[in-house]
Amino acid sequence: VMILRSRFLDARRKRRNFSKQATEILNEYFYSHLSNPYPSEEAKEELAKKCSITVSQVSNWFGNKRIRYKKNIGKFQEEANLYAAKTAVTAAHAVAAAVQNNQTNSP
Amino acid sequence: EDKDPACPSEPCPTASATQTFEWMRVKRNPPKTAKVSEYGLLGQPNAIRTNFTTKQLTELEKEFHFNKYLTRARRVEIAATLELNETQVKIWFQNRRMKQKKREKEGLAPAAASRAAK
DNA sequence: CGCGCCGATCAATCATAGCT
DNA sequence: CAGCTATGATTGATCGGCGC
Repeated sequence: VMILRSRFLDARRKRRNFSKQATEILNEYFYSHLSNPYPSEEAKEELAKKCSITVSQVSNWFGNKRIRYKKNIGKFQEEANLYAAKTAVTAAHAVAAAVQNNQTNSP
Repeated sequence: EDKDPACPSEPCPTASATQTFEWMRVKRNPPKTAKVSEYGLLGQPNAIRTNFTTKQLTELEKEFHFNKYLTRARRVEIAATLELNETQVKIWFQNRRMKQKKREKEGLAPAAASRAAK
């Protein structure tokens, strides 16, 4: 079995890292919603706009982030604490409330 | 039965350590793309991601441009020709359609964006 | 009740960016 | 410049929900 990896050098695979601010915004969302880091389509669009990237890229970022985070939670502990302190939000409860379409508590 | 399984009475072993939420525990079942018959022992099927050959992809791509959707007969025919399961062919078409849709969407967004920017 | 499809996601991998 | 890690993208396959 020869390396049929003839991926013909996917030209589209020319990657560029996102800006520092973009990563900052994405991480803030991720860690402030750590109990359920699954942004809705609307949330993704908003994040995409704020980060100046596409919705697909936002999806890719969260997909990669979730997998890599749970693969090695310890490696992200430091980062988690950093953003957790930076963002004191009731996001976790907001998410649970959203699923319930019912508000039982307010900040 | 629609509330989080953990919140109240939690020992919290390591102080502020972030807890392990359910999504971090999610595990996908391994692919069942197997042809167990090849192993005598129900051993490990193809519990891995199949790597399609360039030939198979070329053929699938050609068929896709002919028809975005497959008929049962066509699927059987293609699966046999490319030595793939009918399921793999079916899945390939579904993923291909989603990819197509994604590309169309990404292709129109920029146009609307440039228009709005103007 | 099962099957195909959709939309989202997973999980492994590719290839490059970037730091040491 | 080599070597290793971080990270964005790709993709075969799974999961839950729908419609038939």
